Amino acid sequence: MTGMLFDDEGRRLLDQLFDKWSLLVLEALCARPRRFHELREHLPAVTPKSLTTCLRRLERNGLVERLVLSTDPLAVEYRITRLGRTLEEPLQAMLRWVVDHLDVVETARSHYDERRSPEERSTRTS
Amino acid sequence: MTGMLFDDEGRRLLDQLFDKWSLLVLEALCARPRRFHELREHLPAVTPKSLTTCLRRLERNGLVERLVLSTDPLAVEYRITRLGRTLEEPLQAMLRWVVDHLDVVETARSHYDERRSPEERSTRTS
DNA sequence: CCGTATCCAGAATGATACTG
DNA sequence: CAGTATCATTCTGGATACGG
Repeated sequence: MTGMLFDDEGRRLLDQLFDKWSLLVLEALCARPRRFHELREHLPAVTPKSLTTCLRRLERNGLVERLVLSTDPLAVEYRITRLGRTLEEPLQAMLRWVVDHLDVVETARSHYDERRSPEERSTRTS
Repeated sequence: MTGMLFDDEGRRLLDQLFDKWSLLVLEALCARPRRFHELREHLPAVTPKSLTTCLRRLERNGLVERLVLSTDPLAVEYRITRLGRTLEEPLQAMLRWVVDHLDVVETARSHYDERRSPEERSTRTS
């Protein structure tokens, strides 16, 4: 079924959707339209540069649209498109899975690390 | 809802799940257990190093298990765990979305690129 | 067959400062 | 407010060769 994901187009879209911020940005915009600085506050660790890159990419892929409101001072609003909205459910399901299984995964990691180094109490987290 | 995804644990799990190969490896293992070289054939562009890294990570996170079959020559089998299986549905939904919307996204990209450079026929694909 | 070791190029990201 | 520019750094991932 996923043969298409191995050619260049498929790989690129997959990589771009699942880059460091896209999923979280999309989720934030699914809830409601947001301004640039609102997104920055919502995603504490993102730098303006990374956020711009991410938003441009989502815009280019047709998942997000950028609206310049000609107010003073300048305001810009990002909102999910209809195409982006079709991704909402799968996206939410994946994020929910991650949140719901964080502790189980953490337990699995501990077991794995202990088995690999039974004597030393390593503090590796990578 | 996704507040947990902004701390270190959540971010790391998110990044590791959505690294370059994890999703495709997981999908392959959902279908059936596979040997190392089977995975390499299934994912044409992956190098042994990248595949190893990916598999170790999935194993550490408890999503995949590694079984050494003491045959001769040595055989190793990777299979999805019960925890990994709980991710199957959300995962399939996301991959299906990508496959189903590749063409729409491609169209969106063309429009975006044309609007940004109306005169020159740029061939950018990144 | 199943990886690991080493080296390295390029991408992704961050820090910081600055502009319309 | 909403970014861009620049520089430094980190990190991923590929190429290649070798080891258990």
